[in-house]
Amino acid sequence: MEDYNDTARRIVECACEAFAQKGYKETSITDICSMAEVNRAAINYYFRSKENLFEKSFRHAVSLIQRADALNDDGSEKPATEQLKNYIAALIRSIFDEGPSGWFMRMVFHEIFAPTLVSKDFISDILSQERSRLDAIIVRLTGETDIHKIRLLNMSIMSQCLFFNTTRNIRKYKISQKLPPFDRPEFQAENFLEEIIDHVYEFCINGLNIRKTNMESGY
Amino acid sequence: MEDYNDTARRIVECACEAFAQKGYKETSITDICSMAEVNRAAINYYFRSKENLFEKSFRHAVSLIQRADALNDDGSEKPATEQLKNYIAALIRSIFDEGPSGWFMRMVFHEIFAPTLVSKDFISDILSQERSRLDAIIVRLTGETDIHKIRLLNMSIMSQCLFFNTTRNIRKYKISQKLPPFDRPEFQAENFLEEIIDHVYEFCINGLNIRKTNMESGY
DNA sequence: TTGCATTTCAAACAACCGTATGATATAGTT
DNA sequence: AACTATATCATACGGTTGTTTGAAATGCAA
Repeated sequence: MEDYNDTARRIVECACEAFAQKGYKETSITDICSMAEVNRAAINYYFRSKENLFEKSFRHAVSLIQRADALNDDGSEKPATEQLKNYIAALIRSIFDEGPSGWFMRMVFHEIFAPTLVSKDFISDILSQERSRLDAIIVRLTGETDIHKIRLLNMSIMSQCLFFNTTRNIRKYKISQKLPPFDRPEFQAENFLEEIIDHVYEFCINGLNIRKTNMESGY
Repeated sequence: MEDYNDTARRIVECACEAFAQKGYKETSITDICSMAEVNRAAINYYFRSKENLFEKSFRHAVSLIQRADALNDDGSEKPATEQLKNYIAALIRSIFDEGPSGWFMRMVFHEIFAPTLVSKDFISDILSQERSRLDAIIVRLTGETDIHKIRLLNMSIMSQCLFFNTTRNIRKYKISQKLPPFDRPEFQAENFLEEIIDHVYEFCINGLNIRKTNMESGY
């Protein structure tokens, strides 16, 4: 990104915004160029093709992720419960992040739901790395050894966080005023993210704990 | 559907399959027609437009849902725990249903993720009705009265079920061999659906129960 | 200023989209 | 057999897609 000139940089940033919002196929060169206020041919000049621009945008989006800090172990081993809370908080916040640092997350979901298979390996690595991080926390919390069960627990936690991505358009386009949980004034409040995070955390702790009890009692 | 001739019926069925798989925009008239082995003009002859065909297909998909039986109260008030188990089981099974009775579920998700806004009210009604059903079970289970909390709990349960739709393409295109929970032989087994259902049910019961305890202790 | 490399731009390309047309084939009735 | 309504078909339309081209504009060094 550093070796791009102003035009190329503007293209990549507009492309990120568009790809994050609409995905690869639904985003047209014309869209991006009118956003960036450049000629359509500029994309072929600076990037060879739309596909290549997509890959470059993807990599740019990765470089903007700010969650790494919150998720990385900082050496000091915090309690596992705190680690889980931090993990959930960071993941949910990144999903609600509509700015540049949220581009990557949204692009990944488009790739998962309508794969271009352009960055298959790329995404695969990121996701499995993400999963391992949560796996480690689960193991610390439950002492579970069966990798099969660990992954089921992982899925239960992850799914609750990622759900807010699935329902983004329901909020955005107001598809239904009746759907949970964004049709009440409480969720317009400033601390609605904290409320959500607290709830998911509690629900997961409970879900994990009794499993642990079951395990101890020979389940 | 009954008043359609063979050609029109074939078109609708192929359209359902395609729309369920790729969504509205990504599905082309040409795709559908080559599938149904009819001329492209046939769609304009039997249905006025692609949009109209989409709506007709949507309604056809609704008529094929088989989950209604499993989800509907059959008069006899079963234990709330059993109701929850049945609800989770029916929802997850319908998501894994790749046949005609799963068309609707998959079309709905495409609409949610990339709304055409064609059937906005239609979907809205279906979804909110679906939510109410789970809400009722939650209330029976927890005695919770705060509708705000009920919807958070609803979300935690629903998200775990719907997650399997989000990850469909990861399984399908094998985007990652490393992602949970389908990279191990256990999940290729015949009873893997039962395993998943049992797990989600247990996780949810635990998540709900302790909330209940908290409430009783004045939380 | 002259000369050259870089950057921008309008215009056009072939391929695809959803749609429309009018001729042809088919089926059923008189 | 002749007529008519229905159904199917190849073909073409206007619009949009990603991409390409070649000329115009710009920046910069000599």
